[in-house]
Amino acid sequence: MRDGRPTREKIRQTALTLFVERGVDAVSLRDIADAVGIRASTIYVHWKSRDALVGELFVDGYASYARRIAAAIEGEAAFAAKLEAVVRLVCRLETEDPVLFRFLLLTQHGSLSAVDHCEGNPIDLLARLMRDGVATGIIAGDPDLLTAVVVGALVQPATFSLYGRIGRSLDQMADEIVGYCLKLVGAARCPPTTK
Amino acid sequence: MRDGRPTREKIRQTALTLFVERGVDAVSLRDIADAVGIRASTIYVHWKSRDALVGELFVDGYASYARRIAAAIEGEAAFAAKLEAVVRLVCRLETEDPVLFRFLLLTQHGSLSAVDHCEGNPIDLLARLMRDGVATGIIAGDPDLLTAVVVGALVQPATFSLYGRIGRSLDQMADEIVGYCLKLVGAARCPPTTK
DNA sequence: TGTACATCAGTGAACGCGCGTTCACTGATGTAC
DNA sequence: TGTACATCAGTGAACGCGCGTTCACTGATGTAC
Repeated sequence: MRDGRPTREKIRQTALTLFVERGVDAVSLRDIADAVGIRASTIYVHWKSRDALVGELFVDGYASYARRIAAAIEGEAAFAAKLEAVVRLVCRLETEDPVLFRFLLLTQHGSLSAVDHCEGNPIDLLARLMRDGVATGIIAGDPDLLTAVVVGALVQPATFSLYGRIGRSLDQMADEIVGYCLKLVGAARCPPTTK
Repeated sequence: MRDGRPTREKIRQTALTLFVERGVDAVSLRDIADAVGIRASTIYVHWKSRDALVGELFVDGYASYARRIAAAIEGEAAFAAKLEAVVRLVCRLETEDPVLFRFLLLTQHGSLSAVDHCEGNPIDLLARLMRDGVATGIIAGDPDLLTAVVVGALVQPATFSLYGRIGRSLDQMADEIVGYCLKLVGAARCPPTTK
């Protein structure tokens, strides 16, 4: 039999690209198939449905991000170092695979399938870090709100960069964003690279 | 002739509600018509197309927010007071009309019609405030990045609240969010309501 | 090494469905005389 | 006050289209003998 894995991978990559370019809802299976150079029915050889394809792309990407974020948190001892490691990792992720990063950024809302609150969700990891920080007295405030403002200080620059409102990539702003996030939680370390 | 304005207004309000509940792409004209208690073709008496309806809802809401934000900025003299006024206003807007607020929150990406970069865009107003602040030396940093992190500190808590990740409304978190935004720009005033 | 067979990735035509949109119409209401 | 007319909000049936999906098929490839 022929090896379907290269085709499968090409479908995944092409779908991701088109989803990011035009939005998930605006891309049909025929659009994907045309771009890959196959027939739409071939997609059903590899996935049960359109939703299954979209879901797999989202879950795979989200889970791999969660794994790496968990590793970043575990790799540091101090609270501020953990937070900084997460922020720097996320900034790196955008440069590493912009298509996947943007897909996850744009798909975050709307796909509320069984997936949404799975364990190993990047946001949950950050929320737990904040809860621990508050519980041990290193930072103060509502941990959920702290999580929100830190995520916002990370995601909104990414969105601005995506839509051209900011000319730099996330990675190029990493130092400043780390500074803002540490300012927000009120942990030690002054805002860097301002002069 | 009959007065079509009540029907027109009911279509607007119902469409907004359904868009927020299920997402703009997942709501058909028949869904809206059924919920209003009219036929789908009646919608064409009031709008040229589905896109025209969605566009009008977005532009009207966005423009009215921009007008009120502009007024909030003009109503204060000092930079920190201007920023605080904007943040408090946005927190109030969510409570005032949650459906409209959420529609604008969720629709912000994706509708890249001619509307996107119209004058009197709320984000542009905030960006101008930041640019002025940096230009006059009251705050320091990249004004576009500052805009992004402040918007993030406002929008992400709203999103978390919308999806139930935070139990409070934006308005109930206003004091804290004001504190975080002022922290971010490094302007005077200590974080409030922490004890 | 050569042949027969099983597997299954990929095809191509077709399906039913719900979508946005059109259009000739109906009939309630405001206006003119 | 009563009648004739014009307006236009709302109807209902129909349209073509592109969508996700199905399924009997083809034919390249790996395996067994």
